[in-house]
Amino acid sequence: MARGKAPTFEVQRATILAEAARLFAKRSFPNASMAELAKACGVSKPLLYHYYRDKEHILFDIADSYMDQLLDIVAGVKAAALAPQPHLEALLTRFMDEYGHSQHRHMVLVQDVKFLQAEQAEQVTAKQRRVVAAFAEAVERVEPGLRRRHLDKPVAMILFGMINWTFTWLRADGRFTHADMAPVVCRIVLEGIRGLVDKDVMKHKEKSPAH
Amino acid sequence: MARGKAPTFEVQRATILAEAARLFAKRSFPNASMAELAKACGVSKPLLYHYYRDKEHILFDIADSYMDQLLDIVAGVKAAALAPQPHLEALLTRFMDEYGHSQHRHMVLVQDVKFLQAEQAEQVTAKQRRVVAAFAEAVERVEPGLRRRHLDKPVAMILFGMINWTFTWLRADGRFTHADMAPVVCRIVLEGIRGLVDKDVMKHKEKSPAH
DNA sequence: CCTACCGATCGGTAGG
DNA sequence: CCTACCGATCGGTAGG
Repeated sequence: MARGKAPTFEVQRATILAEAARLFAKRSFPNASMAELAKACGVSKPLLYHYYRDKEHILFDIADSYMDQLLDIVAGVKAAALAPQPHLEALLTRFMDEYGHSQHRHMVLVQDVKFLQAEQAEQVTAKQRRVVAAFAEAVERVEPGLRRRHLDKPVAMILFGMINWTFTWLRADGRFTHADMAPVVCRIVLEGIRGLVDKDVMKHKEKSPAH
Repeated sequence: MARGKAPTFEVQRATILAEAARLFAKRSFPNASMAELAKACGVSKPLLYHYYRDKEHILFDIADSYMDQLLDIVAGVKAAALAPQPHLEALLTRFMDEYGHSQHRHMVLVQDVKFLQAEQAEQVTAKQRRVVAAFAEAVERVEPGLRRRHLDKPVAMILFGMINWTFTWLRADGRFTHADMAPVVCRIVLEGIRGLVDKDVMKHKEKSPAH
């Protein structure tokens, strides 16, 4: 009979995960060694393998658990049943807030998921698609007609560009924080997509056959 | 006495550079091996070291020469002496066009420059700062007052987010190309920043001491 | 310009 | 017999 996991097992695992996220974010997944991670955690290298099958398993856990957090935000905002514009603002604001508190995890998600094997990468990507779909739906509600022109997902991706790119330039010791940028991004997005569907932007694509 | 370079030297070098950009973009710099690159180029591994001092030198050449191309675009648009709005549109459109033709180089710039040593990374970063400054100046001309609120560079970075993030989602075989997205991004940016400085966005930061 | 090979370090696991 | 954990070293491969 298995005696089960020690009560500190999950705590230790969470410590390793946080330390790995910090290290992978700074050095990138392939450049960060298990020896380095062990040292940062203050444990021996073999002990890491007690908590995680292998190096890639750690990367997967960071990305997958973080996507679950983002999906929780999506679900939480949806439950609030807001009007279109406040709904999109709530999504943007809560995401930027989460980004500010999960900088390392988010950097790993953006830069290191490509190092996962196909099957594990697909599991993370599937969750990312659900988040994108939620944002595409939110912009479609604010500006109906984007979807008919197949612009709902592109606009959602342009929006993700604005907020995800912050990890390349927002410094922890800089003038502005993620929370400071949220209202700026909200305004650019809301004003930027207003009437987008009525303009002749992309109109030349209108006649391409639907499929 | 040095015998000088063979006439094909620069041609061979350019071939290696293009192949390396493709490989680094796909596998990332640390994961791509010199043996892999040699095979892709159809030459022996030691021959690569005839054209480049070491692996990092290839990465530096990709990033540095690509930044020179982007700076050429900035200079070319500046020389046209356009009004504020057409000037910003021209920058965005010509950048998106360049991105569409230099996808591998751009992906390497975004994801692999961090693997350069401090001195070489700084040389590339210095050129990136000049490009950012040009965009910050362009948005300030369209919406005067952004700089006084220290929002010109953040807005420029939000703008770069929109266009640089395209490399994570625009597929070569997809419905839309970089050229298709240029007018969409132009409109979101121009409408999005219109009147940004007059709103109460970030107004709480107004009273912080200038330095 | 190749084959052959190095010092070092990688991720992962043995015995105890 | 289990778990939790160490010092030492495995096979294989990286850049050069």
